[in-house]
Amino acid sequence: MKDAALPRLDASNRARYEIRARVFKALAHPTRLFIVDQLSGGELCVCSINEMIDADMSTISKHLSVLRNAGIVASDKRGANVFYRLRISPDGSLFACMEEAARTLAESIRL
Amino acid sequence: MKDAALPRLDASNRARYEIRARVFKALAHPTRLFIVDQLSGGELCVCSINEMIDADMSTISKHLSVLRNAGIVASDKRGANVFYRLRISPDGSLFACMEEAARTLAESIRL
DNA sequence: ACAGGTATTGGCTTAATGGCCAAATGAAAG
DNA sequence: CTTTCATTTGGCCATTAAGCCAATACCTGT
Repeated sequence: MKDAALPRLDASNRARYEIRARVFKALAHPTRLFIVDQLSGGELCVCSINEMIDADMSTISKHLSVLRNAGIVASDKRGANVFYRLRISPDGSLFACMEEAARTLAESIRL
Repeated sequence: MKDAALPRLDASNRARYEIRARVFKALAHPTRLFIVDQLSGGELCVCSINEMIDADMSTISKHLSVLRNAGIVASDKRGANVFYRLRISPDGSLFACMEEAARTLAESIRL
């Protein structure tokens, strides 16, 4: 055998990485991380989220739609209001780990 | 007490979320996720990484610099080559969890 | 000092993102 | 059924990101 057949980023695995990247991308914004953080305490109505953040409601709505498209939150309309909740268990290891990861990395930057 | 003093995304905690967001942003690209994945097997020279990915070396160099600025990888030059490695333990819970998180979320999208 | 290969940086173009405003949708109350 | 309140969508502009090419920097051996 001549060479060790290096792993390659080609068509066969590119799709896999693109899907993962989409999740990270959805979380790659301070406002969206804040929203996710608040939702970890339980579902919230858009109007409540709106009160927490100093931005146009349309902006917030778009952030929520990014999170929804990434599969991170789900929404359901009850009466005139729309409520959002995490689709992943905030107490489970999943999200805690991502937060932990982000926090640890953030600390390590300050060298 | 009139209102429950909703948590707010203001100057006092915005910086915290911005730093976290930077980490997620650095991972929010398929090529960079691939690189991180390869580095989890041990350090690699830029030239090796370059062989794995069909893109200009300057492009890869910029991806590496994004990862470095986010504190995810570190580089050191030995001889004519530059070697990159993860600054976080790939076997530890940290990165495994982030990968696990991304994978689980990715699966949950396919409903 | 020069020639070789290796890696980073600057410049440029194109595409994607974030934000606000204004218009549209949808439920519910009058 | 019209008004109103809550949310989403479309349009537009400014900012940032990705990619390639060319140019520069950095080693190493001659």
